Amino acid sequence: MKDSVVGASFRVLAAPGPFATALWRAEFSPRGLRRLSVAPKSAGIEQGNGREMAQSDPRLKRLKKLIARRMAGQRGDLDFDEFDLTDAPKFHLEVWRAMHAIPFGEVMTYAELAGEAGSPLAFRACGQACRNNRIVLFIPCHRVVSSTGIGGFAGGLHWKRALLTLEGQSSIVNPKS
DNA sequence: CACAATGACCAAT
DNA sequence: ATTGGTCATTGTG
Repeated sequence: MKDSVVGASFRVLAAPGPFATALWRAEFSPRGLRRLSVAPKSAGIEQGNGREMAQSDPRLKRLKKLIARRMAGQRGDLDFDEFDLTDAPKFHLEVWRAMHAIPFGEVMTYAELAGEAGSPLAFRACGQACRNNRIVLFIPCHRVVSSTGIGGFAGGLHWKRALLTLEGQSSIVNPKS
């Protein structure tokens, strides 16, 4: 029952920049998207435990299409119930849900997000939950910034910068006056 | 179970 | 630049 999990690695056509050579990896269970990650071209992506899925799989094609839209600076979302987040700690789920609700092009601080998740004082634990995000891009952890600056990003800050730039938040990427 | 340790933090020195 | 505060999760005994 654990092994109707399938995954695939792929690229998406994008304008020159970090995403042009990025390698994506997605994993699906029958319940939905289990994981989505990006890595630079050269880096080996963790292979997951499931089998490889066909590149022609409808779920994958739809995902690629959405990603391509986002790489072009346009909107494109997945509903929260399209993710399979089972086996995640409860608090993480709360935070991820709140994070999912941050609109395209907007940002929120870790503290604010903690409040949205129902634990205003858990801003630090909130950072943990962000770090543990499994669905890059569609659970927009890049829209969560620190009160003093841009904050962090698991797997490389350059992704966060690039994503925020795509959404018109260059003022955060380049703190100017 | 009961701890101690660990953060993609924050606000006030 | 430093510090003390806060909190869920994870690791250790």
